[in-house]
Amino acid sequence: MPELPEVEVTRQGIDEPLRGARVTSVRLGKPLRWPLGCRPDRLLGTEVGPVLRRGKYLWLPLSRGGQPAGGLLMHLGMSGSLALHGTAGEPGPHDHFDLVTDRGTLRLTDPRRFGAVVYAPGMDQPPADRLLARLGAEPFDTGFTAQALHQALRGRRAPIKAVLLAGDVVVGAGNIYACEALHQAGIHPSTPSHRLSARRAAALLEALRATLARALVLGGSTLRDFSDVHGASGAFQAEAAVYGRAGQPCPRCARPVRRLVQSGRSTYYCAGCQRR
DNA sequence: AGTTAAACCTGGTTGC
DNA sequence: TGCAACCAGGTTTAAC
Repeated sequence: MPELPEVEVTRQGIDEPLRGARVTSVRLGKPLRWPLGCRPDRLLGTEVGPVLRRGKYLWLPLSRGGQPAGGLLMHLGMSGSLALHGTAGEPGPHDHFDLVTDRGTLRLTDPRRFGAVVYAPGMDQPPADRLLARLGAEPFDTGFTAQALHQALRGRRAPIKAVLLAGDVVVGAGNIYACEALHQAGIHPSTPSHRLSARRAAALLEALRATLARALVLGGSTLRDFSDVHGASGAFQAEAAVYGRAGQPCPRCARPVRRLVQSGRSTYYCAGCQRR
């Protein structure tokens, strides 16, 4: 489910309400991608600080008596979402983590359980550092320039779609936004990354930023089950030009959108306006 | 070294 | 209607 816009929408939804909240209990459901990595008791009495996002990860810093007390690295996987409940009801079959605080319960719902909640002493400490180490640049980092993107792509022979998805050059784009950004930039998804000109790399970065920013404004995409912390759906999917639209006309040139499979994932594109 | 399958798990949709 | 096959927003790990 969640790509950068959905994760950022989630971050914005929990940051303020949870700021300064005190953890009163923790409930674990079925196992997620990785174990929590500490006894749940260890979190009791800690206070939640400003929520950060790095790529598609969220970091909830914790403190105890004003002193840093580690934090929780959270990932929503493919089907996860976080909700904030004033009073949380009985957990459903897909509710696998509750952080109960004096300001409400943060609940992770994740049917496929590819998501994770992992304790670490710091973002730069194991196991968080290992998970964050391979992440590429933040797409909205002003220090990440078109030149930097072009330079990074020069060393990659894989198709540009695969490189975007890998997230080790630039983070944030998942299957939806990678397809949409490539369409907007007029770049064929199979284009070998190192063959992109500086000009086209610049167009790609601009398209990626525009696509992610637009999705952010619309509250993300809701394909089947994503919702923000208040339960509201995103609206971007209605504006998708190619994603999930195989056979339907391209909004720009009216040629039918095609679907192909790249490294096991569906890619949607328009052969008319996306060139190698 | 870089790139591509396989794996994780559940549920919805499609087709026979 | 029943059931098998396929598909789904991600990322790590193992295998070419």
